[in-house]
Amino acid sequence: MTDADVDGAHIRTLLLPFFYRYQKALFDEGCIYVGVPPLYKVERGKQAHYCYDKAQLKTLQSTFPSNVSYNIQRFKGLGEMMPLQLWETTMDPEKRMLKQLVVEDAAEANMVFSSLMGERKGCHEETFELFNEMKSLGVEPDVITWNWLITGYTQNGDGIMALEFFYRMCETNTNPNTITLSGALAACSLVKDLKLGKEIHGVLSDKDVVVWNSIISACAQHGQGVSALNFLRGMLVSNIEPNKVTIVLVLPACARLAAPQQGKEIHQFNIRRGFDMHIAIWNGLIDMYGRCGLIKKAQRVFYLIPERDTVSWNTMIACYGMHGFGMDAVNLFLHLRSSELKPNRFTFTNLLAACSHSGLIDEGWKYFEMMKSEYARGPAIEQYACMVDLLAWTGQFDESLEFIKEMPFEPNDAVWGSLSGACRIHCNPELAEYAAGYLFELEPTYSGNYILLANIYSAAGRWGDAARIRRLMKARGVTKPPGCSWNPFENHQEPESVWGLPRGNQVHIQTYR
DNA sequence: ATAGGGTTAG
Repeated sequence: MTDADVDGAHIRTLLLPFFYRYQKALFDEGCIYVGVPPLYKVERGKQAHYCYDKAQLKTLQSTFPSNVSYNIQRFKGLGEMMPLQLWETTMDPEKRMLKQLVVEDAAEANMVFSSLMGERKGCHEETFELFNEMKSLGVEPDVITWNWLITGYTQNGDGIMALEFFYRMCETNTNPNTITLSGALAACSLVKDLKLGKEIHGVLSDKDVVVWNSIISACAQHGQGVSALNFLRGMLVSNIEPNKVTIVLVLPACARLAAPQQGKEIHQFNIRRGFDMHIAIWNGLIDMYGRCGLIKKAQRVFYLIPERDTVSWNTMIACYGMHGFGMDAVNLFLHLRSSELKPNRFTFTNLLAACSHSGLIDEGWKYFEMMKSEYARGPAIEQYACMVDLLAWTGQFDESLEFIKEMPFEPNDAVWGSLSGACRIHCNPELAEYAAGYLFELEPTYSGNYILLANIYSAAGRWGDAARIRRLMKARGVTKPPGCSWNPFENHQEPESVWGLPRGNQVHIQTYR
């Protein structure tokens, strides 16, 4: 087939199998070249050959004298992006099936976007290139084009650029749809701009479940549990039915708010709606009950799960640790080890934290060593931070410092945070000062570090130093968020019953079977 | 034919 065989209308039908099967698109002067990517790269000295299938590789190998050494590299998945020039010169003209596609309208461009983004994440340049190509050709992007750009950049971790596209889209008077909104909300969450997110969320009147879920997810991720629950309410008020994902998203919000009342309602809603219990919901329930201090309930949920995954075990271990049941955490860990599931880094972090909170020094060391010998990756900085915590909280400050010095990692905020936190309990302002020096550098805007040091000074009677820290904080423009009681009923930001039932009139939670 | 949301760590 030659280029001449292919005209605009024809190509559209050809393209689809092409993009899915051959995964290669390159742009040049308004044209898109599509072809088969090579599967093998054979390097012989300075020469490189590309083969498109196994047979071709065999043929090539048979031409080499037997005493010559060469390297074969098999491209994974998409293969490597080759520069256009190389691609043109190495492609066998019979095999390369070069197609020229002039981007005539947005639909055609969208297909290419789909090919670029669908096959792999991180097609930054090519995506942007195509977008510019469209502009220079005078092709108007449509909603789908914008949505590709917004979601693509968000998935690449560039929320600012994604929002930039969102604004540009609004300027061109293209109407955003629900998909645009959820994409833009994900971008807001990424750049931690909840205010903007709430604004955007308010713009469109007909929102579907996913849009609501997106804003709930953004709130839950950034510690705005109350907002998350209020959005859940808003969703119900607008007659949008929450789904499994909604439940998965709001449970951690309840957990962090220590709002068992709301959590129970959600649990109950889940039972009433007959959602099948997805493992993430089960795990969310353990976490919620555990963080609310209802450890017995958490335990009951844990044992009710038909098929527990590693997250279930990790969450339960964390619950025990949080409430000082260190030995229960250890026993559960041993139980996990006798099952088929493998502990992961979260398991060890939770276990070591549990040992630390319960003062189980020997166990802590034992499992830290176990991680070194049995766990493929060995302890990471998180586990080292747990050990610093264990040492410092049991008052072994010299050993802590020694341990930090010997660590194969650069100490991070968690390490210094553990140390300075322990200094408060053991009233050691000198060491706290030392740790704070690093903390102020690592997290200069986090108020907690300043407050902690000031409190340690105050406790030691060093009022002048305490005042100095508060002044420093002010000078750096660090502000402390308003205090918030652990008891949700004390501060008036508690949302009302999420399902709109008056309090005291709620249906009792169904007993587990 | 093409676009969106999901659980565990101090």
